[in-house]
Amino acid sequence: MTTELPPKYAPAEVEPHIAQRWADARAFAADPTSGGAPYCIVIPPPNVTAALHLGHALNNTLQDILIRYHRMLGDNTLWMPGTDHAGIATQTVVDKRLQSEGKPALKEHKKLEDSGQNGREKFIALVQAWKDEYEQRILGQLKAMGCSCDWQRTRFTMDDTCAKAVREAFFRLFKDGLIYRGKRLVNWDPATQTALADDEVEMEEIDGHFYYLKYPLEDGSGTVTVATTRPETMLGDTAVAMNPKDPRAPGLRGKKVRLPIVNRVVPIIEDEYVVLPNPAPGSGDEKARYSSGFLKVTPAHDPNDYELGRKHNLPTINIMAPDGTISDQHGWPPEDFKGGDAEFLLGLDRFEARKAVVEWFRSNNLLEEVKPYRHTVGHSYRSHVPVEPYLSDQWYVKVTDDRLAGAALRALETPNAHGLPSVGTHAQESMGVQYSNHKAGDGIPGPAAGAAPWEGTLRFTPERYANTFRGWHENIRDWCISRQLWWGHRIPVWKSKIDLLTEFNHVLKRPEYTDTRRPNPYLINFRTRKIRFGNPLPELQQGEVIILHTVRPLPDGGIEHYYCPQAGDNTLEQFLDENAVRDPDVLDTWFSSALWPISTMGWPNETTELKTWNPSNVLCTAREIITLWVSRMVMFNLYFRGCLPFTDVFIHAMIQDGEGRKMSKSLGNGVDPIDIIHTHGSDAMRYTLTAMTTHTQDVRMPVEKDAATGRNTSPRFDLGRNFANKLWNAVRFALSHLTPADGDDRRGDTPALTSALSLPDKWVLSRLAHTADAATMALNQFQFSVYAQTLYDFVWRDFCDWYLEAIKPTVKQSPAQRRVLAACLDVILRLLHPVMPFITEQLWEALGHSSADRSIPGVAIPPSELCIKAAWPRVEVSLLNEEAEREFEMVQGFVGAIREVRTTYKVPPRQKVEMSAKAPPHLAQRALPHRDLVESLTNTIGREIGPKVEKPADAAATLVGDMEIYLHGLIDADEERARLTKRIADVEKSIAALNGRLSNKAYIDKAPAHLVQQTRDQLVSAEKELETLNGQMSALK
RNA sequence: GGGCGAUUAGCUCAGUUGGCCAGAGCGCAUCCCUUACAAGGAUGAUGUCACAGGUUCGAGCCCUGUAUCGCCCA
Repeated sequence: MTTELPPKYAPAEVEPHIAQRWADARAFAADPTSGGAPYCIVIPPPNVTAALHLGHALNNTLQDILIRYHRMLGDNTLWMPGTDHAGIATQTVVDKRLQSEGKPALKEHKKLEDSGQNGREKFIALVQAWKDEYEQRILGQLKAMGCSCDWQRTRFTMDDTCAKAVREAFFRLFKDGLIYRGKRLVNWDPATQTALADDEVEMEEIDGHFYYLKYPLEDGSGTVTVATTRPETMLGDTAVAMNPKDPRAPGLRGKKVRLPIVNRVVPIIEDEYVVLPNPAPGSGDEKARYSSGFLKVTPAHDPNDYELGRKHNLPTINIMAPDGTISDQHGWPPEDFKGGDAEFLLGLDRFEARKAVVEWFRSNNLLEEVKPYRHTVGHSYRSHVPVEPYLSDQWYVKVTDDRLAGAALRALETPNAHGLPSVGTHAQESMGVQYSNHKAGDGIPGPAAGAAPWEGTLRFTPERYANTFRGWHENIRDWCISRQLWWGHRIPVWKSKIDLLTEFNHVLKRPEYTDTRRPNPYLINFRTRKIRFGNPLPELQQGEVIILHTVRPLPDGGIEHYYCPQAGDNTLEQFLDENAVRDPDVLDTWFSSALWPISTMGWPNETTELKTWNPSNVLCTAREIITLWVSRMVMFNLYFRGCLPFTDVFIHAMIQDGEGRKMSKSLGNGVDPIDIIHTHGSDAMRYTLTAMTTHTQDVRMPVEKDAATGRNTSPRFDLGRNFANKLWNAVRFALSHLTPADGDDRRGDTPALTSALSLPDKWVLSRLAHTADAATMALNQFQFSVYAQTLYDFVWRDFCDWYLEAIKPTVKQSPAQRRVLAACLDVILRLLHPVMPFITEQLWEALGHSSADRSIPGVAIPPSELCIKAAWPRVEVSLLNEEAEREFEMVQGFVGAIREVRTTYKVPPRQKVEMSAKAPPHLAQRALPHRDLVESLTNTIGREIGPKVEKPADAAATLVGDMEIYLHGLIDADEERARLTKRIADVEKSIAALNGRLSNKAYIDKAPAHLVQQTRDQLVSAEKELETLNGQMSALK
């Protein structure tokens, strides 16, 4: 049968066909009840904010490699897909889009909402539409990449299943006293008008100023000068602080200052916190250099001042509106600045107000100085405007509790507990035959006695990222989880100024709540529980539903009641909606992300999926996500299910452009994986990304515009494309030779190994055994580039360059060789499948037509209809053949030397050259059997070989070990002399170096004996070579 | 300020407990459209392993310091 493969691999034609085959075979579907060791990866759900870029391509390629590998190992494998709603990011993007299109945006919808016209619902619908569009696009990208997720299970962090988990998690944390409401200074984003978590704030250096403002003492006895970078906040000052050790302190003790502009009289307080001034330029402490010794204290607008304020019982005066403008409507009563002239500042943006305040001080001669000052300021990671410390009521998760952060720390393996590499360390285990022992996850030591089983079992690769994780939890602060957004999970708490508790049962019995279309379980079993944080609840009875109730005293002396119902009956929520006010805020996106490994599998129901795949095996992500996500998944999974979400975390590199910059839209240097798939093919992209994945932290990807399409691409992907094409052609060639010669029945080919096999066969099988083992080990240790490189070297260098070339003259006549060839191809396709799924599947199909069962002794490769379902190959240790490798390397040495001479003498490739060789008898005897091989690989005709062969006068000579090879009819004395001179210089240099080493007594005494011996051997052979070369040289004269 | 990483060929990067006269791919040079592959083959050139000290018989690798770049955390 003739091959139908075209001479160039055309991914665009192959990929859709293969994708369809996989879909038809339901090859990605996971069934928790099927056998095998569970293996699971949950996808880091991409944000629906935007399409995927190369970073995602890398992230998902690595996951797919692991998943496909484990599927081939026979594990019960699930890759759980889905997307993330990305609250603030998506809301912001949609808002901006609407604004740029001139359509009613967030602001307009807020007005609608305020006027009772469902602005919130309408806006959410617009975001939903965006989500639907991008979700499709993202899933399409993943599918084009060949990601073998179980698509039927695709989840979204805001779908019903995930929402149920969020409600239950919130309820339980609330019940257990791990969620509380607090008035705190939060990181406020005035642009998006929401609170941000600590790790959503990015520190950026900016050029600012230190302003020195003079505050008059109330008694008229002078002024004190405060230094500040944010003068506009002085409107909210409630004290001036100085260090008690300051020499000026005694004279000022007990005095007050009259605050300019607002005319407020505030005390001078003393606190060690205030930095004493030290204006010396050499002063190491930058703060001391800029300090005036007096600190304005603004508790409502600075975290440190807030703490000072609490300590000294100072009032807190908020002078800003949520949009960052100066306002008297948010806790700054107008009567406070009666008598001053602060009105002109009202409504000004904080930066306008800054200028205005400074100008006011200047014109009133109260501005002492302005110094330029470069400092870091927190910026919103979404809107990129400076974050404002802002006093507001927020919900917090008490992650500082030992049950959360403490547990996360205990989950981390301690490096001292076991310093051993995790897998495959034993030499005797390291050959492929024991491949199934090499799974990632093995080798994790058990917990210490008395500890929970998960303690010390969380592992990071590369290990250094465990420090990031540890450091984060050691310094963690409570997690602000409320966001003043619309797009997200609405916080399931209703509040009321009056106590509804006694009314619940009564009210619920009213007909409008009982007369529903279905029986209302609450009528019978409804109960409310007034809880105190942290008090355990009694066991629930069947059908019983609980509303948690907690109270909080208000500043005005009243009490606020909070009700948190267990999810989620409409009747109950309807009741609350009508009798209380639901918190308008939504939860931080990461709250739902934190539940992802369990919410996607149906938690809080104890599903078969959860029992099978939680904990999952590997989380694959980038380092910036460790605090935002990894930490929270670990805490929540431990808290809610008493086990880890995953046992391994693999942190891969970030992809930068050629200049080391992050890929971003604003720089226009981003690359869409789909563009790469168009220009190079999916497998080429995957292969290249994999080959780049070492344990380093960044990789650079020079970006170029594709001339034809104008899209961004990168020449780096040529690597993968070329490799795919090479593989394609290797199989194409092999297929044409696997067809038996006339009358040769392939079915009878059952080679008795070793005896029937030629040297190239034994050699290639030995190399194959090495390769299968090395590739397997690499995958087990997340050494992705090693995996890619190992296969590249074997396929291209060993298999194509040498084996295929070597067997060309013989394969048609040798059934045994054809079996070896077919087995090699089979194993290669299996080994490459995880990284290059499309092309291997296509070639698998082609190969399947010409030879079905390709097993040979030592190579266990049971037939499979599809490559994706084929078993991971087992190549036995017994195929390792050191002798064959030695012999073949000798042949390679001969071939290389002969080719070099041919090139040097510019012999046309097609010209056959006669050759003879002088060699000691044992070597001649060793070389003789491989004569045909050398001839065919060098286009030569061998004549005599033996100890007494003389160099013909017209022959060029070359030396390989103890063999002198003569290529007849090439002589050119000048060329030869030049060549010999150069070679002699090289050898003399190396003799000098070796002699130097050996004449060093310390080396002889201290270096390992075998190395010393090796050096001696090298010296002997170098000297022998020099002798020969000199002989050749003098023969020329 | 604290922590982590990087610095090796023109470019992008390997180099796993020190044994290396330092490797790969791309690029470069010469030759070859030889019936698998020109997205290919053969051959070749190319490095003060950032810098300065130190440990060692031996350092790209270990130690100390310096410089530059990047990231994370304050």
